[in-house]
Amino acid sequence: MEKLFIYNTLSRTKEEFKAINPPFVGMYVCGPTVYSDVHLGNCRTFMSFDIIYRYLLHLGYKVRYVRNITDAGHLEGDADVGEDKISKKAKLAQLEPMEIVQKYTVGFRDIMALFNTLPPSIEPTATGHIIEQQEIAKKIIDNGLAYESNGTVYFDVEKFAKTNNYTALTNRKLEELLENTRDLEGQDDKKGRLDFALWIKAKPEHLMKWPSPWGVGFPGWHIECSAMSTKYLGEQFDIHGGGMDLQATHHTNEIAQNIAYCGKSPANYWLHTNMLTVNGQKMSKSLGNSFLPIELFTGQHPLLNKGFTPMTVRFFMMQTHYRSTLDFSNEALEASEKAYNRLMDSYKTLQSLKPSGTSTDIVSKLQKDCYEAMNDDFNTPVLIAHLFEAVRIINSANDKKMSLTQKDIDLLHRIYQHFVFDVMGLKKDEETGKAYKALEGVMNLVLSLRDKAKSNKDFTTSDEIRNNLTALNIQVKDSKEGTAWSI
RNA sequence: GGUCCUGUGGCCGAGCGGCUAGGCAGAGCUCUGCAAAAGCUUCUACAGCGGUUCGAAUCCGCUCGGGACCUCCA
Repeated sequence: MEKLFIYNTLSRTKEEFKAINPPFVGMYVCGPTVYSDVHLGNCRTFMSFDIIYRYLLHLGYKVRYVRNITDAGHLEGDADVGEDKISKKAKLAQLEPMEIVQKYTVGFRDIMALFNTLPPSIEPTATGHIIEQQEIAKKIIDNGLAYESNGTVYFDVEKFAKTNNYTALTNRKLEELLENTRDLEGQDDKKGRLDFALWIKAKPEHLMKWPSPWGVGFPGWHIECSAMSTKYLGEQFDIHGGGMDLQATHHTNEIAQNIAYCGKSPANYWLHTNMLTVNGQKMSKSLGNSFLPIELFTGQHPLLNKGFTPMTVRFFMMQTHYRSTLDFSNEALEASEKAYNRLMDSYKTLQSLKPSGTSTDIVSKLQKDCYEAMNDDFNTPVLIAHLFEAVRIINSANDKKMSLTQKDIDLLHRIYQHFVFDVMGLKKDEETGKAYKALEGVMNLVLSLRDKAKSNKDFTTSDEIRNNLTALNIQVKDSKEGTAWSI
């Protein structure tokens, strides 16, 4: 197996990937907080990790992929004093909090399925692991790194930092963090300005609360990931991922909790995906520039010229490396749509390719290039560049400008299967279902009538048919082998 | 304000010391009843100014843009 290199936020370099216990790989990714519809930025992160998951599977690893659903403990507004996001939404909608959770969890899964992302091996919820979270909090108190204050349990960051590197993920100086932290209202119970809550005392009106050794309350946000990753992947596992916006606070605190709990930093490789931007600004709910995936599919959004299929969007995202920001625009999406269609049309052409001539090593070189791209920190843009080399080869062979042996053709099939379908998770958008079968039959009928007109040199009729089809967004393509069409 | 990242051709985006990805758009040619598709060719860029080096888009410094985090977000 070729060496796989992964950019590790901990070292800020690309490192060779070595699993703790091969062929098994444990991967934890911070999932969504299910208090509203997922937006496209969320989807980008999960699609990036889907590629990583798929590629590890393709390489033969047995991956346990854990991605949590945050259904409690994630607060609104300033740290540790705001209202629980889900509770708030439940009150506004006059629903049970778990109705909110259910609605948006199902919606999230539906959207991710449309994007053809594989479901994780385990999708645990915070509310399903209250006991585990309490146990971790207790142990951290026992270890002297957390304290209870008026029903809330805080992590003692400054004490922890005396013997541990609290800022390993961000490379910041603790003193600077201390200087720059704002004074917040209602946090008088804290000893240190950087301390964060493991367990939070519930106000009487709070909807989601549980008994605990410190009174009725609910878990802090960061501790759920410590609890669930430890439970399902062990105290130390291979990969931990999430969006870059989680790096400084959520992941930093998560590492601190794990070390305070069991003396071990949880993951060897920390991966962070970059943000999706719109007109150069981060796509975020609070800025009001976020699209819902469904708006993107239908084109029903003021910033969108038209709709795009889920696979076009997926391909569009794969054209940018996961650690770069991806700026959203109609023009870029339209370009991706054409490119994606070309890639898929070429696959169709491949099905009818006839072998001839002698073999060259050009196809096996191409396969090697594809692996090299993916082994270099999952570089999908470079992979796609190589795949367009395959497109060129297939089309040249189809035009009889190049010859391919059966072996070459088989290898091209495998390259498509492995990289386009298995690893990138692309698939044909349509060509399934009754409606498409019917359309196919109608098209064959229409085109045979047009062929008849053409062979009678009745170009008025043949052009009329073609022009009308073009108006319906159906493109007619004549060639020596016959007439093809595409939408 | 502090910390960090970033600035590539008309547009999107890789590359990150020498071998000048890729896609979209544009131009020309081949094919074709015409067109489309496809193929080939073409357009050859690295914010600015200095420095290091035989050699810099790639390293260093400064200047000017853009962004992220520090405060809920993937």
